[in-house]
Amino acid sequence: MDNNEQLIFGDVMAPLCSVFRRYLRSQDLKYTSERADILNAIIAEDGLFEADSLMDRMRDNDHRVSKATLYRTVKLLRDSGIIQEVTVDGNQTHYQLIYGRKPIDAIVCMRTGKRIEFSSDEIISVRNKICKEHGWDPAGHSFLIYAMSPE
Amino acid sequence: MDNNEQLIFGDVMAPLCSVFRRYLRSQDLKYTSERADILNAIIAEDGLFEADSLMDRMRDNDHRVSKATLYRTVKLLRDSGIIQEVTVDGNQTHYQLIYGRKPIDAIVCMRTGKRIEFSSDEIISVRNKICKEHGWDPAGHSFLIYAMSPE
DNA sequence: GTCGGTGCAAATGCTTTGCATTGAT
DNA sequence: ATCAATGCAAAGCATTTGCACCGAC
Repeated sequence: MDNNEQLIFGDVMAPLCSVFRRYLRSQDLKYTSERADILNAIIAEDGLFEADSLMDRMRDNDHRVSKATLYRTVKLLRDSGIIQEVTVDGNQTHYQLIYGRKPIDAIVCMRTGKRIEFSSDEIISVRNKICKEHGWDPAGHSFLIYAMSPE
Repeated sequence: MDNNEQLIFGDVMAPLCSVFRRYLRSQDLKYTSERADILNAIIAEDGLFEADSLMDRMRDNDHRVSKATLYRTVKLLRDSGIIQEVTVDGNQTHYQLIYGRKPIDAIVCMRTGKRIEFSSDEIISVRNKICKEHGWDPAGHSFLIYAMSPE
């Protein structure tokens, strides 16, 4: 484990792990080593990830899990509000860590697929205002701008 | 064809059709009756649609096309900037007409899947501002808020 | 007449599921 | 001890592709 990973684990792992365990307990589900490994791997990815690249990374780090378990766990993490599914393209589902993080928004070129990522406080405040108007509790969002890049 | 459909066709069909034909010509592609039928059907859906429900509707109206043609045409319409793919859930891809329309944004409940749709001028102006900062030309967007409904 | 378009059926690839075994509480 | 979790392989399902025939330009 390198320094960077140490830092990440020290800062982020413990609280996220608690959130996840609390959620699992509330649903009468169990906290297993596979579920812990998957959450660790997601934190180590630090941003957007896809199911298959996450599984590759886990295999490389000798924390092999089955596709079945990975997909099942990703759903639990989604239901517990720790990660969210985001649209990136029409292919596989992409996920991102949202709990306690700024959402990653992006402009995507409709022709070339080029992406520029950003995070906007203005969008977050509009989001919170709209949720408040409806009495819902915001957990995260996905904001994707479709545009044409200048080339 | 009922009154409502008449109105839609008079208002929207002609300009969209021109945009599509111009795009096809620019790519040395052909304007066929299948492609025209698909564009008509999308306009008649008036909002969000999925590939299979669109195909069902077309079958019911005696404008049957193959899945292959439908998917191929949807891609052309996407590339021409007439429709866009939007995230609704992890299942099939959803599309919406964007050319000359306000985008449909939504709050989605992470637990129940319940949706509240809205359209926000504030989001559109933030979108345009961010694109301008990067020198890109905005065509549409997808804004989805993940939240918990009060129940 | 020339290419691109179409429908069909088969293929693809991400995701889910059934089932026997393993493991957390 | 119990009941959920896991891995595997098989199934599902939206989307894509190969190919022979058809049709717009």
